Amino acid sequence: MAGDDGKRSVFGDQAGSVEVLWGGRGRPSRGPKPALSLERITHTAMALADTGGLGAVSMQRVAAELDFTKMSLYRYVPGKNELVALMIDTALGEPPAPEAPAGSGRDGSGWRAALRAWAEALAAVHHRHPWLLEAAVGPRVMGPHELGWIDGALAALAGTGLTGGERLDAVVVVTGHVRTLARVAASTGLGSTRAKGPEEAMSAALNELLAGRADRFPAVAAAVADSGGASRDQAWEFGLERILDGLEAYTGRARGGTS
Amino acid sequence: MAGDDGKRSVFGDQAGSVEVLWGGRGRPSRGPKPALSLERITHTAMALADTGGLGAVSMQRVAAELDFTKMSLYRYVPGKNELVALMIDTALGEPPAPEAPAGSGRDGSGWRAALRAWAEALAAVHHRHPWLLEAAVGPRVMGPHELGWIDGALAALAGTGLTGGERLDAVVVVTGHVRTLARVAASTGLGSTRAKGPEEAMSAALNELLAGRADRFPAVAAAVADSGGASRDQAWEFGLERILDGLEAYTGRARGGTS
DNA sequence: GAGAAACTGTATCCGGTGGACACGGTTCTG
DNA sequence: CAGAACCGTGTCCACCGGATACAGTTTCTC
Repeated sequence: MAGDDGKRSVFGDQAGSVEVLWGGRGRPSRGPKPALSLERITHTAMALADTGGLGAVSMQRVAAELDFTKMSLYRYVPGKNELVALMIDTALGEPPAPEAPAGSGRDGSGWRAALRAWAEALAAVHHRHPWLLEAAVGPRVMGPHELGWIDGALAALAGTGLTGGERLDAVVVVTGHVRTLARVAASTGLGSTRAKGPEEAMSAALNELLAGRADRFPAVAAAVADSGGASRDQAWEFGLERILDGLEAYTGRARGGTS
Repeated sequence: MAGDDGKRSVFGDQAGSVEVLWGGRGRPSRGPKPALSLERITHTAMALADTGGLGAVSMQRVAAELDFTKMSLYRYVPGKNELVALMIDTALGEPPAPEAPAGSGRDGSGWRAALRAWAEALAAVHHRHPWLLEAAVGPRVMGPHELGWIDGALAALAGTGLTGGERLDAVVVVTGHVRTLARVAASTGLGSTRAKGPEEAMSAALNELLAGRADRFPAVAAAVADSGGASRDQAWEFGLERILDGLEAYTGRARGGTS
């Protein structure tokens, strides 16, 4: 079914995305065989985005890369939004298999390692496809792969005593941290500092901004001075550890404080 | 070359943004008086973005709103990137005054309330200007107001035993959470569910996606079922509390473990 | 088999975007 | 008063996403 025939869906404008992401696309058997495929188009677009950012992805360029006309793509994809949605879900790929919880008996102590591994895998995906950040702004629908990732994170939290809503909220926080650090890493692509590490470049930018203005931003100046110059790539670890600490404290509190 | 005369800066392409954000714009005294101003242009663009999103901001529309030609704007702003940078910094506005730390003696227990108030103020700004999310993707430079906000958050953390780098990292985490929740709130603008609360709409979308597919995503299905339907607007509070808990645990650990 | 129906890829056209450039009018400085 | 500096504008361009109409190909039905 084409989706919105009669049954009004929650997804108003995004019906095309739902169709293309979740719909089983059965090829009709009347006309000539299609010379392209959703997969080819999506992968070509992803390759363009990987090298030149999401701005390098236009219907014209994707079509040119495939030696086709721009309009021919619209036989496969309803519009650019839908193509981007496909790119996102394809880039995410299959979620990592939940690691065998070695020491996760009944106490559920394995969730922390599992969630950390999950977050690192997601961060790796974002590192491989930096355009995921720009692509995933604004209203959009989740694809099967994305929902699979969410499922993986929630499964890791199954052993904890958290309620369903709390598990969802926890996943939101961790996902947010992954995206935040991806954003920090992407924000350091400034001019000449392109090749350095993310946090080093950021501190360089801060230093240049603070030059002669340290009195206006004393706390920033103090923090930068105290950080000893290059604070390596610590933000990812620090933030993730703090979040996991907070979750662990909460689970322990909920478990032990029920009396 | 305009701008980088000799002294190469860390900000390669973004020299125009640095100039327009930080440069004291002294008006030359040779030609006729300018009929427009940076402020007028920026505020007009912000009004457009507030009502129609960042996509509604184009040079033509801004100029039309001011009854001017598109190209006249380029006398004030080097390009659209710079205009957006101005919009961001103007939208942020003056950072909130650090609240008087009532009970913050030497132990530095007031930082938690201060940081929480700071985060809520930042979230309020994002709520007022949802386009801040889309606007702040990709490489960009911080404006004075933005740096002021960072300074405020770092000042709140001054009492803790955290090192400078750790303070910076903590601010990154909290800022990321603010942005994450703003993103969740913005992602719920889907079709017919526009008027409902953010988390409610998201669970509606999840339910529609899970229809008949609960076996493929068991953990998601379980969490949604357990969340009792409408889990209100809990993600913000839950995540923020977990992050603050994690920070508090860390400071306590660092303070108590120094002996 | 013949024709109709469905499908594919393409050519053309449109409104909109950010921006380069040259130009005439205005204003201040020497 | 002359020239330089500056302002606003008109014109032009490449590119963007997308609608529409059309010719060629395949397959189903009579």
